[in-house]
Amino acid sequence: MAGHLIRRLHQTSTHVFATRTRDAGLDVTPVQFAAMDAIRDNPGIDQAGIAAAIAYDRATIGGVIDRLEQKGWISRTVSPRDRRARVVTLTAEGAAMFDRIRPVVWALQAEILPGLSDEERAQFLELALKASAGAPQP
Amino acid sequence: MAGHLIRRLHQTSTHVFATRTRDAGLDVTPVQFAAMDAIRDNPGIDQAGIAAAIAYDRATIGGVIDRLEQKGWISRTVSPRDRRARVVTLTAEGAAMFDRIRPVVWALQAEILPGLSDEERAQFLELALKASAGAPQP
DNA sequence: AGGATATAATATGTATACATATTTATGGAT
DNA sequence: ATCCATAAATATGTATACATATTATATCCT
Repeated sequence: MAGHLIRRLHQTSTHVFATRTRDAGLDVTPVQFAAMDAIRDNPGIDQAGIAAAIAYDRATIGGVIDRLEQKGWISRTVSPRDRRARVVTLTAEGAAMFDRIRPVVWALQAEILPGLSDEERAQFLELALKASAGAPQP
Repeated sequence: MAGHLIRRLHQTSTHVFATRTRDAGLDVTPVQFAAMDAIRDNPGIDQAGIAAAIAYDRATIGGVIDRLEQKGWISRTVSPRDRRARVVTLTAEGAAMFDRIRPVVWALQAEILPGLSDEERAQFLELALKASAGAPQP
């Protein structure tokens, strides 16, 4: 069953992420990392932009940004272009934290697909990319 | 990034499941379906057994079983072998509902991996199975 | 200008998902 | 027989995840 297998992979993925980041003394979740990555790569991005960039709904991103703000890693300001929107930027502390987190996340990638050879992993990722590219936006 | 791709696939998977089951007039989640499947296939199973069968932690399964019980699809009885354990069985209504849900879930499998040919999908599932087989239990 | 429409956040409610602690009960060791 | 480590549920708290509704603002149309 495709759905069940994918859920298992997702479970392994989040578990590896949680374990490795915790072991490194970091307190961050996969979504928080993805959001910080999007914020870093897109100066002036707002919450809706982050949601679109990492394929989340805005309601969930609101909570994620709340928690990142509580940790002091990002700051929110009203957009000068659109007073409805909140421009999100990494604080200095957030940027430094991201630089600490990134290599850890990079290193754990191979562990996410255990039991696959390098070649199989590359093949899997290619197929996964193709499949997710064909997916409709929720 | 493997984790991100897998999350996207999982997102598509749950979205397709939710859409197709709702369109069929059914009110069930992927986990609820997986739990019912495990209950049906394993007479006398308890909550811990269900959790092990579908790779969930017991705390989450407790909530899932609560909701299935509220819908009248399963019933819980204290195990005669072990008074700590709750034996879970499908009610007649639950069994009938499972028979309604199963073909819908079966039919949506192909939609979970859009953009892949039949051959690619088979290849993907083979790699996913191999990867999840090598995964540690959380 | 004023109204209809659309959009960004936020609020609310439901359902996972899991770590940790607690309660109750089991089974082995003394 | 009693102590003890273990195990099954349950309780609690945090963090997604998303549908739907609400509020504030923007934009389009006339």
